[in-house]
Amino acid sequence: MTVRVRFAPSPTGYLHVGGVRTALYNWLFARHHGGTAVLRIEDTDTEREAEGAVDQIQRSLDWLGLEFDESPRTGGAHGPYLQSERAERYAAAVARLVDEGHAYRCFQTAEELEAARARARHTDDPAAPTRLHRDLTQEQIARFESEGRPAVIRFRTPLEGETVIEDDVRGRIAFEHRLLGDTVLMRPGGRPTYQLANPLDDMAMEITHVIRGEDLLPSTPRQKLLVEALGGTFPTTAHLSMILGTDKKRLSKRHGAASVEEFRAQGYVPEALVNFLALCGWSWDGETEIMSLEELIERFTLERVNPAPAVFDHQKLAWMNGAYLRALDADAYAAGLRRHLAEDGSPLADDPRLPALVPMVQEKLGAFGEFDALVGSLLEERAPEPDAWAKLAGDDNAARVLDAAIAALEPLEPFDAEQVEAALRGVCEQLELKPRQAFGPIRIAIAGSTVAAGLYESIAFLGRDAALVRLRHARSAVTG
RNA sequence: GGCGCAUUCGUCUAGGGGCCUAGGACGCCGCCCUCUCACGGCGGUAGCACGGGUUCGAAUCCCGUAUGCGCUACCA
Repeated sequence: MTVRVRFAPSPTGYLHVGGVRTALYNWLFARHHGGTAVLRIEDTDTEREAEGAVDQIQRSLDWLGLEFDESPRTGGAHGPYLQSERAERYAAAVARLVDEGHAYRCFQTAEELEAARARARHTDDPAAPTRLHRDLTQEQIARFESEGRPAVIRFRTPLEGETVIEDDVRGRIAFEHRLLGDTVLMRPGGRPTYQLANPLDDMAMEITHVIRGEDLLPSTPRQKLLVEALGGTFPTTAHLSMILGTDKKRLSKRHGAASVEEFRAQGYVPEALVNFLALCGWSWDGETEIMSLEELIERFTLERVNPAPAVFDHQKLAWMNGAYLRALDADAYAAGLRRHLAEDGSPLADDPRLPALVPMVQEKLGAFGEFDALVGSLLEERAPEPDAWAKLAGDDNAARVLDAAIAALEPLEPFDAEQVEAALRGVCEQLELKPRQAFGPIRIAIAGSTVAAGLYESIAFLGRDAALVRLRHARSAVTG
């Protein structure tokens, strides 16, 4: 059997990390088995749909490097892949279900339903309100119709027995039919609900494995019943745990960055995000952490997916991103940095001196977004940090250190990092100061900050004239 | 309330009856390296939710409790 999986987000906004992990596991599973990955957009609830969300989801998946074989963009034999374009299929299925007695019209108003639910809530049959119109007489139907009451279509769930799900992540789970209730399949206007559209499309698209969030586990027996009523075979399921914030609540905007776009904007690389998310609920041997996409494909199995929820650890992601950045070769690093600065709208993006800075920053940055704060002041004139400047003014050695540094650097030839180092070490000896004492004022003068890239390299990068201008400017700010 | 899922260091996890004196990673702490910050190296801190069983033996199997989360929509 050829594996076919799908990632089926609803276009309600940016793709968040929970969705990415679901997409990733689906994709890895498909690639591991040489199967097909389908991207289907579940836009049956037009009211919740966000403008541009479909494009956004596609863009995010592209950036992550998760290419789906069939999607709204690529098309395919099982399309269309937008549920909003599949209306007639849902209508046909519903007509058949009603014909065969598997579904029926329910005329209850929202108020009636709500009142019934309130009454039934603490009884031993809390699902009873959903099946009140399950056996209407012709007379009752005629009366509701003459009143012009709108009807929804409900599925006729068996009253007895149970449905068993054999989940690849969680094992055997049984659900009592009596507690399921009669699911609404279609709204009055003919718009399908998720409970209809989702399993129907999985059937039509010949999906073999449904890998999705645990939040959908309770609706699984309903969908299985529906598929079987239609004569189909329900796919194997694998329900993934939720990704939580540090407060153990489902991850959301409140917890800080949670969407692909935010991580991208901060200068994270997709490989790191993918690697990290792969490890959020799955592991290879419990030891190996850094894995390429190829290795993940090779090693991923549902068997090793952890059923317990996972707290999203920003710090570990940040560490991993830094590890990925450090592993980049200089050209790739420069290219990635340039791309980040350009997307950020930074004027530094086009600076031809960027490659020269790479060796100075590569082991220091956890994300490209930190670049500007570290060395932006070397590329353009910046006001020094007030705290650093104050520290300079309060340093008793500042005046003589700066004087000596200026004297030592002025005649230096050639003006490279090696020579700068020799000169500055000479300054230390001459003044009988330790490097950590003497270099403080010089660093502030050069970088405008107490935290910066390497001092010798920074000075060499600036060149003699610019470096001297900065040192003299700092000298004028201190007395003595 | 009902139904369902889950429960190993602060966090992600390894572990599927004896190999566990519970391993790895992030974080944190200390030391080393060092021009700041990082990187790197070395060391340390810290965990099987609780209670019953089953067994010669349980982190591992069973039951219960507690806690957390999800669902209980004409959202998905």
